[in-house]
Amino acid sequence: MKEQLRQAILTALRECYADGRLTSGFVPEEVQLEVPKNAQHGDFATNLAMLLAKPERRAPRAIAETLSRALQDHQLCDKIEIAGPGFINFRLRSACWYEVLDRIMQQGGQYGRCDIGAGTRIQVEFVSANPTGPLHIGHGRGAVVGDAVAAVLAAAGFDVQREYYVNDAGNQVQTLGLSILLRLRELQGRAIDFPADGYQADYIRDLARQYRDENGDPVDLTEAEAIDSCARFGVTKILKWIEADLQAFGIRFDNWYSEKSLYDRSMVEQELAELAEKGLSYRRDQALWLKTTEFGDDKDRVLIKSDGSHTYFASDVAYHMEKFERGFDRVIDVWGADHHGYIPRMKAMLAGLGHPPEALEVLLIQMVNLLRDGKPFTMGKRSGNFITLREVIDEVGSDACRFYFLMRRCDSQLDFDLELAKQQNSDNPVYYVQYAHARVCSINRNAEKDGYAVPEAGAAELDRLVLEEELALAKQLARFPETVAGAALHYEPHRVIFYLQDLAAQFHSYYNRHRVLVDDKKNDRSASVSGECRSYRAGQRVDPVGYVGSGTDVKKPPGLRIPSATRIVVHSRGKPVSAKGRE
RNA sequence: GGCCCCGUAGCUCAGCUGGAUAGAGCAACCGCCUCCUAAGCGGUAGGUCUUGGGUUCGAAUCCCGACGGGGCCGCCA
Repeated sequence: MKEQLRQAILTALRECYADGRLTSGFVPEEVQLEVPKNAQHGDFATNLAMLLAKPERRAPRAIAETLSRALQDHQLCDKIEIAGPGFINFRLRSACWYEVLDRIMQQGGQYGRCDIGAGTRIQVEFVSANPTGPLHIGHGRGAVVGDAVAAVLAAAGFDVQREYYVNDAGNQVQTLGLSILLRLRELQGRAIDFPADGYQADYIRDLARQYRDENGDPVDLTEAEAIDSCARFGVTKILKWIEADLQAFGIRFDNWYSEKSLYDRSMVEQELAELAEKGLSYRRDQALWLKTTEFGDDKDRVLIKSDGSHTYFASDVAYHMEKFERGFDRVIDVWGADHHGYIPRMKAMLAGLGHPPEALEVLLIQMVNLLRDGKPFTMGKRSGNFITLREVIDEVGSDACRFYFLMRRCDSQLDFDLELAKQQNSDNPVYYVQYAHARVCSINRNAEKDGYAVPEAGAAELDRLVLEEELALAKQLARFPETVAGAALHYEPHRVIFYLQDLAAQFHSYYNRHRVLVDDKKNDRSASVSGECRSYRAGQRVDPVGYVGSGTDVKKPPGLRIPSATRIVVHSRGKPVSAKGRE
């Protein structure tokens, strides 16, 4: 709808230039159309005349006058007004909104999709938690945001892949292997000396027990082989947990990408060779450094440590280059905010290897403060004292949990109170939206029960929707596609959440004020628009003060005198719809 | 010391990449179930958009500087 109007304005603008009513020839990149906050300003407003003021060297209101005359007879518009410093306000015909409703009925679940992303391949990499322990609540936020960003991108027509990068090659995995091995020996009754940086949590003991049950004791193996065997076992098991937890959260990845496979395929070596060839790396203090400072980083970064082992950065370089080799036009990484210092070196690396830094978008997810009844929890994977994501999902529920994580922009910190999220009452915004849906379902259910046929798309008598609230609902529904598109282009899925809350609020309000299931013959809805004011004094009905407005817009007529201590109640269809208090 | 995020109603936060009288939920107060789900609705009250400059027709929004809160800054991951 918005697009149609935008095109109409552009056409009018060109016509004005063609016949000399306007002279500058200035055409803005995009005609800005916004929905005014105040409904009296119409359905859409544009600031075009104000933008033209300078190139045309005329007053904005005069330009607005010219433009609005050019648009006057357009079939979309019911009314065009010039207001304020030079806004042009448009009120669209009701038929426009019926068209939207028709489209929704025809498109069903496809409604809201668009093709602005068509032809662009995007990869969203998220979670990517180390496979050394269960996911915790902080991972949960990143998981939901990543999944939701991928979802809105897909809805906007982008070709999206969800990927989980498995860090199965670093020190932490060795530590995991050692921790399991030591617990295994403990099971055998041997004395162990558990290192401070080992994984202390109970699940390590569980893994040790499982290892023994499935593989027996690794007696024939050397120490290093045993650690390796335990590590592989642990990683496999833990990844299964993670996958199951994410599935309980409604998240599925298209691809699980192993860091180790980069080494197995010599990808890291190839990358290092390419960097050396381009003169981007050098040796110092027995370590290999990447010249990231040449591309905006504040210091050079180590690729190979002096002990000969690779840093994570080394494999990240290879990994990200490989993403582009796989043909993605854009790559989104969802990281915890504590990794923000990592961004400059990644962008520098991309620039050094000939990719535009904008091709990598990093979404930083701020911390989650986990609370219970307002009291904070502290978390630390190694201390063994943490709440897993699974526990939270089991306690709060997947939908409520996802909703909570999406309620805030991802770059602001989030307080997550378990008790609050669990409450199934009005304190909890999740149920507000669900309740609106429940009421719609209930109407449909009752309609069917009463023998009403649900109309097919295109066959509904939409012109029976004449109430202000009904048109307002249609207008809100019309905004869904642009909401989704905006959420996709800005990587801000929380916009959809706010949209849904607004939509639900409008529906609840409408639902409360007007019945949907009525007998059309007995109850002429178009006649019910008018309101009536009744006045009461000391509890007694006194003379009606008269008709003073329509729909929700009921005003005291000018000049009308209302005696003191009079109670004004607005009625619609004989039912009280609002109480004005005492005058 | 350098860097990132935040600062909007008593609390938690929106504010659509500069627009008209700054919004919502919770908490408070007053009302609404003979009627499609009261998990709801209507109303009242609540604001120096932290602060000081700048940019322009116009700033909560953009720029610079303070102040306050949180976080990061290793040949850790």
